[in-house]
Amino acid sequence: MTDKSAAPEKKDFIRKIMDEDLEAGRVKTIVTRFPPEPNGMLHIGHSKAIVIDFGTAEERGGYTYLRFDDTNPTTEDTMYVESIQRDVHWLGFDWGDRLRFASDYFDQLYEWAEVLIRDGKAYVDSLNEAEIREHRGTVKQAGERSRYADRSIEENLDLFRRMKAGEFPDGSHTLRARIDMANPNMKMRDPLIYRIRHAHHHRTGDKWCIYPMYDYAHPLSDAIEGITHSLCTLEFENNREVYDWFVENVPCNARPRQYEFARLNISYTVMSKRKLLELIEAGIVDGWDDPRMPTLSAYRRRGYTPTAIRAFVNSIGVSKANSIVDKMQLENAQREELNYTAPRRMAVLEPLKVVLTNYPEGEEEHLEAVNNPERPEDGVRNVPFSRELYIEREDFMEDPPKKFFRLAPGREVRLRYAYFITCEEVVKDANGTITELRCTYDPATRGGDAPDGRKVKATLHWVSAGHAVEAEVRLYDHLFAHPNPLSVKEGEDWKQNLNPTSLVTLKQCKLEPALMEVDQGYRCQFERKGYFYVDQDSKPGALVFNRIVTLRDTWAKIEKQLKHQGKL
RNA sequence: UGGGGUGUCGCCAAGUGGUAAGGCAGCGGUUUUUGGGGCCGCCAUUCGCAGGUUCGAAUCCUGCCACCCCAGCCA
Repeated sequence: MTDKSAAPEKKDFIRKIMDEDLEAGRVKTIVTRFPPEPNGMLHIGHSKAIVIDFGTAEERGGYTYLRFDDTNPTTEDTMYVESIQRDVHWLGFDWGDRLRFASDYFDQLYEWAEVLIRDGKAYVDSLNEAEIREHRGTVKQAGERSRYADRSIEENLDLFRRMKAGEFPDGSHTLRARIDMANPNMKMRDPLIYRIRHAHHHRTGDKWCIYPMYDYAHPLSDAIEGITHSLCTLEFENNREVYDWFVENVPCNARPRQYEFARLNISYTVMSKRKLLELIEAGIVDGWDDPRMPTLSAYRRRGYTPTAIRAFVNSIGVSKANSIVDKMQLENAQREELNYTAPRRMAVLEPLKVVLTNYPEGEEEHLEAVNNPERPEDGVRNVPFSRELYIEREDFMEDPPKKFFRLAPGREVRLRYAYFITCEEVVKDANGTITELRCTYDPATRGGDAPDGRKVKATLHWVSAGHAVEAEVRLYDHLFAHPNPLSVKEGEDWKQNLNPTSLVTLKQCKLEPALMEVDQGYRCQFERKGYFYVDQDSKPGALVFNRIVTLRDTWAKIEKQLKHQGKL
């Protein structure tokens, strides 16, 4: 199999820039970084950044830093630095000994801030938060420099050192770059470099009470690490000018460049930490790893594979246009892999009993079933067969429409790897609910072929009643009913438009006995139903399976059409 | 009456003056003991719109339109 999770052969604009820089000798090794802030869980949107950051460098023999952007002690937590590392590893990337924290550079960053002051390029401002906002002007109006901007270098240095020494309360002073309060780019209007925060930092403890801002810390951390290509998302385009200003005005000897690409959005879900948190707090999902969430921990729990996620990311390309990728594209990547790797098993999710009236009572036999038709080398297994079986309820219709060619009264179908059976009688209870089908089987069709060349139009999966293993099966679907949950009318809550069947839990499903002893983490295809994964809640004797993704289902499409036309 | 970006098939996305790649979805057919999968075929005379330059424009020029981002002591 060709590795679909490998780099795309068509180069995107970032890969082109890297190769040009290499060829022109502007850089000799590609060095990138993935810079998460440790204040939340990673979601599939991040996997695009991760795959691009690590992938582009790796392909070119370069390397990547995993750098936590921990410049804001009030929102960050070590618990996230662990979960983020686990997720990046799970996706299949390794940073070797290049784990870093922006806080590792606090001393250097501080030194360079003093250099900026000495060069007259930074000053201590003592405006309060509201005043700073007012002085910044608006998007269409120039700002105005602070009345504190003209302090002497000595005074600035003294004030800054006392800020560092903890002499002032939070918010009383800031260090700002002296750039241009009238710049049409708001980010260039004397951006803040340091703010006072008497807060405990998860790594530096109480050493600091001033913390650098992103616009200052990020470019210079890149410079310190020798990052050549600093890749980020579109909303930072305006920050690039500040990025360059700091790199050029501080005595670092590196020249990293920032490039921006569009972040990943997927239909039928939302992709921001804040909104995901809202879903949890509203009780709409069970937590960060609820399999309906787009977090990496949720995909992992649901049963998605890291290789499929990487293949998906590589399939969508890299560009600068905002977009929402069809979730089918992700599902396709997962099916493509599992079709090749997942063993096939039979499982009846919504059982309907079938009694073979001409099959001897008390008898059983074992029939050979292929493990994976895509890979004959995976061999075969034996599946027990007997007089009483279960088939899928939806595989029988008493009064079938033209296009339904599964089991119906008087109709003959094949039981996969077993026999042809014909439905002779429908048994119902007092409410008219079908409780049992009485059928006959043709002993000559053992294995599933008729010696007389007779054909059937359908093959059903089944499980022998006496041998069935019971399990709980959780069928997952997208959480939202609308492809773009956020496109709601004014005043409407985006959390309203939910898919009522995003989770359907089925108990007492009937599985073939080969599934009896599977462990957590086991993945297989339930024939004709989809790909499934043994959930972490699963225990021997109380198995729990998650549906990762369905199989493509032509009948479901026809059924939907028929219902739409009122013919069903 | 600011600045920075983006607009190519239903959804992604190549293309950078020589006459619209590819993937996903969809639709036919074929094969098939999964209505799965495989295989074959169809699916943009047209590139946000309007002009212009050119033998020739998605690509160059001009004007317009739409959408996204920027006024955190967040990142």
